[in-house]
Amino acid sequence: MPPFDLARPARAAADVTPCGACAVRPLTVCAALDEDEIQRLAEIVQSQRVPAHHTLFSEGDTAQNMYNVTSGSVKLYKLLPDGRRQITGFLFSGDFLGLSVDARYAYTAETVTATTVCRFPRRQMDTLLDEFPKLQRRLFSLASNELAAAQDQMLLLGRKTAREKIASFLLSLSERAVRRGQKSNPIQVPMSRSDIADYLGLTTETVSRTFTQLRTHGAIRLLEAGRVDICDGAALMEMTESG
Amino acid sequence: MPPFDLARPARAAADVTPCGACAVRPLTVCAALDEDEIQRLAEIVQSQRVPAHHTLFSEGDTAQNMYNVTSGSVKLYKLLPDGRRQITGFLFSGDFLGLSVDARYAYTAETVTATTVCRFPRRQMDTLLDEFPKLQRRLFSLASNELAAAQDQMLLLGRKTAREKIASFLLSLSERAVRRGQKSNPIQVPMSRSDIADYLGLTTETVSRTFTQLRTHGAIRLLEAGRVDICDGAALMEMTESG
DNA sequence: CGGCAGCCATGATTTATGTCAACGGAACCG
DNA sequence: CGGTTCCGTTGACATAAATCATGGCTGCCG
Repeated sequence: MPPFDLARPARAAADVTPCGACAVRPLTVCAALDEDEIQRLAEIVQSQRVPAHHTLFSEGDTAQNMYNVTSGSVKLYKLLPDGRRQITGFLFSGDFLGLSVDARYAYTAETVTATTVCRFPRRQMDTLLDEFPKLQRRLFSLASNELAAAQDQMLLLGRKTAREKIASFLLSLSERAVRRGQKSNPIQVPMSRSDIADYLGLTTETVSRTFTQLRTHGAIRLLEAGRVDICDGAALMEMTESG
Repeated sequence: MPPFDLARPARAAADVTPCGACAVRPLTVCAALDEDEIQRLAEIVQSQRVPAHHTLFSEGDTAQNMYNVTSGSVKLYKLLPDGRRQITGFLFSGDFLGLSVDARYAYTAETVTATTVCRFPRRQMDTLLDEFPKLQRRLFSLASNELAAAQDQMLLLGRKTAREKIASFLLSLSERAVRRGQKSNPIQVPMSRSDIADYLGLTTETVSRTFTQLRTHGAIRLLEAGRVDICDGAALMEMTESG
């Protein structure tokens, strides 16, 4: 996981997709803003391309930027001293990251696939927050949503079985794809078994076995390029035990 | 867990502890406000006493109020259809609850011990939020903190052993006691073994066994009335594996 | 006061999941 | 191209924690 040189933003990319023409704007924190405000935001934002498996920032770094994912996928994780890892979330286009409490990031952010992000310098972002209460509201609402998602994940980690975890995971990927305007049926699963394991509190072996089990039971089909076809969504729903 | 009649606030209690003289104000969301603003807040707030083991609100209820705990302790939890429970947090004096995403509470809130709370009607709170950006900021900062805590808890649930979980739990209770201005040494553990289990993703038996194990190893002593003496904090620290 | 219910502790046993190991295929690379 | 590494899968086995069961203690209530 080599660090990516963040000091050299892909200026060209920024020009190709200025905020005014941003395809994922309705999904993002920027949806709250009108044209003038978007303009102001555009002045402080820089778009960057980041290859797969590169670190955006690490746990403990001083939090200098906030980011919006505009394409690709990112994972957030925390480590224990002995290397055990917990992935706390996967992010896709439209998702926001970089909220932090005490000026330090509480987790590491690493790309899963090649990704483009919009980068907002924190200082300037803070100024804009004071100027645009709408933006602040929006960010607050994002944080509340993340909090609710985190609580769902605690329920999953603390109380669900391996099968329920995998089923919940697949359905949630599907739902999120729909929210991004993609189709729900065959879903992209860009992350490795090991990433999935560290997200669900399992081992890669258990993840692998559970996938085969679901496949054998006819609930899913494993396609090429990490795509998964949900044949029997109802069966998966039942397995989640959460309605 | 009988519901407590929330329609009849303890007016007397409210008079006894108006916001101006609130002992826990520096700990709370209200710390952000000056005298005028506190005054406005005082106009919409009502203090209530709630006995132990009563429900403040349930998962799925329409979110009509926000609360600040001024004394006692509260647990928040989510349930699976078959009754499995995950406690997502314990709250003590100074802690805030009732943030919600889509006008519905995402979890149930139930008192652990006899508790007093300040209740803020959501509608009026929203108005104040627009009026006082400081308040909004403060709430945002609270949500960010909770989010960080939730991520720590995910790490605990997904990747720590029973012993590490219990050690982390005890140390975190101790830290929070200190933040409230209490002493760190013998800590109050007001919740049952079963509550602790459902918070840490364990069973009551495992919690009980792990406590005895820590006692046997001389790391803690179990005192009367649910108090726990941390004899060897350093040993506990080591066990948490998180520095 | 006596019985009942809930909580905590502890022992015996089971089991879901982890660990260790091996293998095939894909990707990468010099 | 041949070697190396990484990834996913699968099998055999180990184990942490769950489950099942029991008993003591406390507090509550009739």
